Amino acid sequence: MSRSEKPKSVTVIDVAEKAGVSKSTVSLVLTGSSKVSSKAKQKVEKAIDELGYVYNRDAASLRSRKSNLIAIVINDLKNPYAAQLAVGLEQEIRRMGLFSMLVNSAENVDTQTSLVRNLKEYNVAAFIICPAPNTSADWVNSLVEQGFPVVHIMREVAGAKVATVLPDNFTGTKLATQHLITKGYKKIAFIGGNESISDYHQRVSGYIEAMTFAEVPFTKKLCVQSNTTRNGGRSAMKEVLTLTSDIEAVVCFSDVIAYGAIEQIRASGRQPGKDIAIVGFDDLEDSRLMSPALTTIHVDANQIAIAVCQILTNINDGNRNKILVGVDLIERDSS
Amino acid sequence: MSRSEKPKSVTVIDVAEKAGVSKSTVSLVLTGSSKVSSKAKQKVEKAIDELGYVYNRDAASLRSRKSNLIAIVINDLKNPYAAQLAVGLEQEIRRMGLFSMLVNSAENVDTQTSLVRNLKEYNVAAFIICPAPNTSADWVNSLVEQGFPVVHIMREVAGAKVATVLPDNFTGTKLATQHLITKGYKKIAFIGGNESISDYHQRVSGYIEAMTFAEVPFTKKLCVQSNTTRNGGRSAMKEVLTLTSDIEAVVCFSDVIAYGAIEQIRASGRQPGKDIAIVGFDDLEDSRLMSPALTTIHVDANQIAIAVCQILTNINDGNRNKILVGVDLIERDSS
DNA sequence: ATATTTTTTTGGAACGTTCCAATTATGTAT
DNA sequence: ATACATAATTGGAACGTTCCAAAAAAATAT
Repeated sequence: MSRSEKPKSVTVIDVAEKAGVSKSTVSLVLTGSSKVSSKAKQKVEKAIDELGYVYNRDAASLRSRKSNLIAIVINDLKNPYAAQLAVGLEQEIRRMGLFSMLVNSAENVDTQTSLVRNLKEYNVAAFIICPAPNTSADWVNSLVEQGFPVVHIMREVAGAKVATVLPDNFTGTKLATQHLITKGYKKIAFIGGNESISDYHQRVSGYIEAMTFAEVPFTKKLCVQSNTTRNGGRSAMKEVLTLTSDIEAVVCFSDVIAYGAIEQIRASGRQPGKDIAIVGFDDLEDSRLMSPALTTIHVDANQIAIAVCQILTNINDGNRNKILVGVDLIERDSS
Repeated sequence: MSRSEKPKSVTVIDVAEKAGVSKSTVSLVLTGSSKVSSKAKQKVEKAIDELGYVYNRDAASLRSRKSNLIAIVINDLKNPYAAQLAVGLEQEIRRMGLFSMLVNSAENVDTQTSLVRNLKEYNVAAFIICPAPNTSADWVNSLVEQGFPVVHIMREVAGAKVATVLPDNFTGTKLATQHLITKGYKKIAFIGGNESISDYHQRVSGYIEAMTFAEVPFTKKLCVQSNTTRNGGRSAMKEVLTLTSDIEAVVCFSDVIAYGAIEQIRASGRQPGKDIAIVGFDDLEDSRLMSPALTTIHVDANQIAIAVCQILTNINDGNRNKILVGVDLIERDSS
């Protein structure tokens, strides 16, 4: 037997009886109505306390057709930045008096579909989704048409008619690349990430823009894709090192990629930060503390969370804005 | 306006009408009853499909007094091992046909209390909790008395009458320490973690046991506490290095601590794995790939998830077992 | 004191599902 | 064909809350 059942339960009627008022008054107190006398309110709250009454959201949600449950569908909880983002979102949502429900799609679009199908049954008020690769715009749009507000984060889905909050990826890698160019490096590679995620294109564009504008020669071979793990960073760096032995600096798709790259640079007998300069993207907590401390593009997860929640507050406007959260270059020892 | 509302909705009655059966039959199909003819079942499924019907779990849960929602209260999603564990739990729960709701207490007992208070209102079938420091046994026990099944993971709460699944911490650090002793090291420190978490005591005991049994002299000064972050590992290592300059090896409370320790060893001009041997605890994915690859105690997060779900299947037995999940020493380059 | 407005309280219906007991359809044995 | 058992279906009540319209109480104006 997989489903568990609960026995008796104290209801608003019990509370009403104990407090000497009607159930309607109890309901008014529970929903925080202003038009209930403070005397009645006190009596009700006392009764609630004494009876150990637990609000039944199933009943409330059924009757009122409202919900304060926000679904957060994250792409990969094992990714530190995604985890940080999830934590920020959860906090911010709770601060708004709402409650969040976090699930992990593990970058799998089928899992994502299944999760969302289930979540719809729970009458969630909105979906915050960091879309898995190959998420279809039609799927998202039909979700919206069904009346579910959707906000995308971190990644865009082309053609999806939803509000989207993401870091200013283009500016980020442009800053990173310009920084390296200013430092005098010429042979600069861009490593990690891959075309199946929208932010890859934006980040690689920032790199190309900076290289082109500064008239630093570069070839497409200097952009090496990989999956977004530490190990991906390692293998991408390895490829760069065999391809171009005189590489001077690397712009990394993310901090995690940078961690892997650093490992590989060390493994090749070179000194990260001295022989080869490195810039990351995200600014994970570890990046500040490692050695060499990682130069990186700071993306404030809380800023993203706040932007998402602002959209959430007036979601019924059919808001389809794209919000680019500002990024900063943090110079440290690795460059 | 923080709460969003949904407009119309297709109900079992609409489905019944379209399929030419009664709502009761539709309900039978929805709950997967065996006593409904395949003919009727087909008709209903067709109607559901055509109408885009969405099951309303609020109504179902209200009426049936059942739930298949499992709450996972994790201590710190930013901790990679906790995240891995959460992912494993979520997967395993879904495999059981249940659905999980993940929340993060951020190691804060008040947040934990508030989260659980809210979750109770959602009629969750059970709580899986990795208790925040200072979680009181009374609080947990009253939760159980209210009829909510609770399983603790990773950490024990003394006096709490709940089933608990945790790694065999004692054996883990004992194995780690013995390994180092076998390798010929004598001056071995234990770093990271602190007394506010139950597993600290178990892990430090394993270390002491091995040291004592092998008659390797040690003092309490060799156990340096810290918070459980990478930076905590760094500062603990720093303290060890200033305290005892001739340290030969360290057993770390966790892999994350080990990462910090390695940073600090490098910063002090020594070579991790050569000048000072290191053993971690958890076996994060990164540990295998870093350099030097980290020798560590492997704790299979999926094993923990499976054990938790086994308890969950017959939770009504009032199971209060403590399950110690087996651990393995993984020898790599750092020792 | 009475009439009027405003504030507070209230009982019954409704939300969409499952449960139950009863009914109808189907299958089997005589 | 009839009697009986079994399988499948069904309508109404119930879960615990909020909504609504109307009543009661309190405050204000005449």
